[in-house]
Amino acid sequence: MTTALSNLQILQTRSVSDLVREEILRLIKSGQLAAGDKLNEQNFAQRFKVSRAPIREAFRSLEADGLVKLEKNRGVFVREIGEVEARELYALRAALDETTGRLLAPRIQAIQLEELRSWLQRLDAAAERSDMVDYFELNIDFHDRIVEFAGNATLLEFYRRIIDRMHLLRRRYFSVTHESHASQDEHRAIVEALATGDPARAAQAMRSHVGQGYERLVAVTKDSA
Amino acid sequence: MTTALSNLQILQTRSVSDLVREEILRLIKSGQLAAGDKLNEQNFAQRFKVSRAPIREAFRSLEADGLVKLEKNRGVFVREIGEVEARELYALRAALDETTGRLLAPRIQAIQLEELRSWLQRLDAAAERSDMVDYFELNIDFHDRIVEFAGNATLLEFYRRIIDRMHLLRRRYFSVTHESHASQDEHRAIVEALATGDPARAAQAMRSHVGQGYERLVAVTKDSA
DNA sequence: CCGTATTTGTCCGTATGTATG
DNA sequence: ACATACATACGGACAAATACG
Repeated sequence: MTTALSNLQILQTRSVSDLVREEILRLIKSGQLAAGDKLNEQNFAQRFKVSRAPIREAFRSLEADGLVKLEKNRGVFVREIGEVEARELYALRAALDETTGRLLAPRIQAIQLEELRSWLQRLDAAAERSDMVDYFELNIDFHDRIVEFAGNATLLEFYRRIIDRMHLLRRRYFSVTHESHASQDEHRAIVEALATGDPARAAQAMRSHVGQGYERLVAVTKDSA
Repeated sequence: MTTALSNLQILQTRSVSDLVREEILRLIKSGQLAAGDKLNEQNFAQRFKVSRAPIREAFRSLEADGLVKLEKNRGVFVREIGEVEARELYALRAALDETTGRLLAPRIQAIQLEELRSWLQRLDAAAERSDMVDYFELNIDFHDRIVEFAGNATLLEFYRRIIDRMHLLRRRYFSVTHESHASQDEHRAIVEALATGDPARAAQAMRSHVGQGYERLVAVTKDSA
């Protein structure tokens, strides 16, 4: 009953285009659609049992998000991110994370600090059992929550755009087990810095973590190249 | 001949949806479409002599850009930006401009500094003849060029998104003549800071200018309220 | 290089939901 | 509150461009 009603509500507020858009986004985030893949209109239309119009509208939306590329009369492709753009994305995320730290440190609530510490524990647990897929997702949620706490909805929106785009960088999870230790040290440093309430220190901890993350990325991609 | 060819090229690479999207974007930037205005599908279809499908696709693209809002079964409206979001946008732009200054200062070329100084002169000229519309446009170009010089295409893309959205804040130009002097002082400080090559100083000059701009905005909106 | 098959781009019609008298 | 008018959401068809044999 509640489910039926909430579904109805969803159907009332979310158009088919929106649902298609969200589903494709999910496919990209989960890696089922990888960079370079072609997205066939008829394919998706049949798959979702809808006409091509909403599919095309979803494509346009995803194009504006920078997740797919529309080539006129050729088709839609999941965007490929090269080394240059990867570096650019990290620089951008560093800027936003730095700002997040500066905004959040002076206003973070005790209950929010508690929650972040609980995320740290969950991340530790995932790292301990070497569940890198889980660690990956928890890591994203941890950072997303921090940006949420900063209390700037527009900042959060742009931050998420960047993260979404970074999914196209999908690095392989294997052989990064030991990295989670370094990553977790940085995570703890972030939470501690936030706890002090010092904007500069929190900003620095946030920026530094992004920088280290980039170093880890290039290390891995060099390995695989 | 060259024109005809390049037009043909444009028609080959740009779809009708793209052209519609760009035209609506222009209307928003020029203020002919203001925050809250409704965008009627048939209206635009007849106006551009096309069917409604490309119009709808353009709407979806603009929605992802955060310039219009789609309300299911109700229509498309130019987004309205309240005080809260205005503050958020400025905070975000400050973060990006700060990063721009930091990136650009160590790598700016002599010829680029020359160009920026020529922009300063043009801005002075517009201010002198109290042509605030011109000053407004030149100001946007000046800043856009700086971000371009920073050499991070993704940063530029996101910066432009923010600027586009800020057009919805369209403040009135009158009674801001005296402000252009303060604004120009800050512009000169930015160029000088960039010329020193000191990242921290350039970052500070850029951030400060955005902050001052925000102060000027709230001063005006308070006046008109 | 050409013809065919597939895919995209656009247009139009219809059903559904919304606003208004 | 009801009925009418209108706008939107979606489906389906046709034309044009591209890809492939």
